[in-house]
Amino acid sequence: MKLQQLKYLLAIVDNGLNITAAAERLYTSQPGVSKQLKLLEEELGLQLFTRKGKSLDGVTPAGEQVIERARVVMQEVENIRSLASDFYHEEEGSLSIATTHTQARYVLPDVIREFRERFPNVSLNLHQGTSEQIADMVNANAIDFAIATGSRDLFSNLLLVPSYRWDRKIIVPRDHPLTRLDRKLTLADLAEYPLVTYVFSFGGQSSLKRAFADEGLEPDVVFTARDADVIKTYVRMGLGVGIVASMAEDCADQKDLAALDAEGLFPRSTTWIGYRRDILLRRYMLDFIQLFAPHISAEQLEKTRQIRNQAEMDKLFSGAELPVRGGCSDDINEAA
Amino acid sequence: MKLQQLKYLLAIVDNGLNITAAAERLYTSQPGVSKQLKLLEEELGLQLFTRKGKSLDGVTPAGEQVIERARVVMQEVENIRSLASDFYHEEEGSLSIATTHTQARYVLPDVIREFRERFPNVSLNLHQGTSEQIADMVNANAIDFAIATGSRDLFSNLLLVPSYRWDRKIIVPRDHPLTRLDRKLTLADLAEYPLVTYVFSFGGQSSLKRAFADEGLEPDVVFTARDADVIKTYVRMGLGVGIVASMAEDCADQKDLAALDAEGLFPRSTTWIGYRRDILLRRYMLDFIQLFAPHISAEQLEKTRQIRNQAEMDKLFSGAELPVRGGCSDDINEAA
DNA sequence: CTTCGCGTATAACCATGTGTTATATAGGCG
DNA sequence: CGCCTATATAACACATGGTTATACGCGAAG
Repeated sequence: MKLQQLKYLLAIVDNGLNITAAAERLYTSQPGVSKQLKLLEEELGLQLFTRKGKSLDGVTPAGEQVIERARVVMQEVENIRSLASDFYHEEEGSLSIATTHTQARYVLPDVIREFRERFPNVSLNLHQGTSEQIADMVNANAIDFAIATGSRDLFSNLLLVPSYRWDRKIIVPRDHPLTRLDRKLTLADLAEYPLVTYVFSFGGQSSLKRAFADEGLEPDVVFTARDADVIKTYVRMGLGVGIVASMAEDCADQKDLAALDAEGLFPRSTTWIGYRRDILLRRYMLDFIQLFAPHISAEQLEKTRQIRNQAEMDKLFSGAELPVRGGCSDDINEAA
Repeated sequence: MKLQQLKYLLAIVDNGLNITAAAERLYTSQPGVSKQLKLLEEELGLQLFTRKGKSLDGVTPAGEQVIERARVVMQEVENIRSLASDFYHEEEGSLSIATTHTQARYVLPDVIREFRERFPNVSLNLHQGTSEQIADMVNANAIDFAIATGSRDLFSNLLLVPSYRWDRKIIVPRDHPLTRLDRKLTLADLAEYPLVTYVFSFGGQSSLKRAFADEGLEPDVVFTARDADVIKTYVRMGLGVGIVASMAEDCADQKDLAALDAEGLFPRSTTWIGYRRDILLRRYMLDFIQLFAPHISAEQLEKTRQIRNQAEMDKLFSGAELPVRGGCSDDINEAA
């Protein structure tokens, strides 16, 4: 058995059981791949694939098992290479991150600016997508880090590091009646106006809708968008009252919009950063995590490296109170 | 990177950093091993070992990490081979078991007889030793199954399948005064006589001594042995009253010895069968477990295969009441 | 049924790599 | 300083993996 053979095997599987396609992807010839697959099957003494004529048609039960373990092998080999680079070229490598709009637009810019300063030779890849798309990228092992909010079950195969918590903010035009309210805002107040908010996707189905329902209110959601920028645009147009993540409050908005505190009206959300449990965290990856979640102590960070399941992770951070991230006024930059 | 190189690396480590010895163990030449190690170090771009002149002197921190992961790789490769055999030669292979005297002498014979009948082509290796020796063999990856009682902490890196529970039996000469007792035996009764029992090793320090102490009694232990046969010998000689595991009661003993029930006098012990969490359980291994612990259902057995940590294991068997194994009268064979 | 196209297996050949033997070399030790 | 042990180096033999060219099997289309 050779690592090459396992690599070829996985390439075949990942290319729809098409040996020719796998060979192309591997920058080698089709007969070479065919030959190695044959040798592997001969050595193991079993068929890994079912055939239809000469073409591969499916994976045998035995094949499933072998493939599963071959992935572990290749991952560990990758980890060996990775840690070797980490010892020799501590500041070089690549980091792929998949995240949602809110993170990419409002939270990550500062983190990434600092990260790039500290690690100019780490090539960064940032992918924006929905929770589902992020989950897909994770499962395809195409990214190193996923950053998202809620929906833990969608990412059950990741180790999640809780990073910060946040509330909602209510965005209205500066002259809106709600800005003249002389008491704390209530859900009932909001229910009086047409609302503009996120597509109900993350955090289970609409924790927002649930919050209204719990008080016997029926919100009038006139528009839903994927991101806060779109929401603000429609709020500016007077279409309704915007409900966005507190991080999305931008100081530059203050000239025509007002952001009202909605703390307590809706359940607090937790944003986490996650990674596959079988990858090796390189030095700069740990540093990225700490930049993203600065409340994590050096010891916690070091321990994180050894953790292999979510229960341990939760235990590690169970004591710590997560920071609550706001928007413009209590911006993390100003606090620092 | 080649599997061969990782194999050589581990062989070097496992042969005290002696390349020549590693080469001999691998049935190959010393220059070949040297060369591959060099190639591996060059590819990874780091020193895996510290050198004193030309000889290897120690492992670098980077080396430690690489070695650790190389072991995972080789184990998974072994598992692939193993499952391939399992599909093709379901009834062939080898099974190494390490266990204590009591198991080897009184419990395993029946199990092994049946196992050999069912799998005549599986070569069996049985090693007897103390808990510590068994733990060593486990850690050296020299055995497949460990069977022992208590001392879970000594085997924390194994997955333990609880198998059965047992009480103690009191062994006395047939004409001993205790045989004429017309009530249930008490610890106070035992404390009246000199005692012969096991070396206090397993199950924490002397659950036996503790049981007496809890009732304010001081037992007079005149002799301790490693196994029940020795104990019986001294009981026959009239040296004292024997306390042994209930499994050690042998019907053949009845002509000159009497076995008195000690249920309730001492805490019940649990015997388990354990294996490293990273090995692949072959079909015949599962069957062995079931022969040893027949109360395990087929579904439980199948689930066992997927389990990777002790918490899951304990959960799987939390509902089931373990059988209590006796000696001669309620022998498992007669019950069956 | 025939033909075409796609994909895989086989064959012959070549380049690279791995292991072998022989030998040089470095350190430890008395 | 010389012997012993262990590793590195060199030169060579041969096994292995990859390449190109080509044959073959199946399904789709006519």
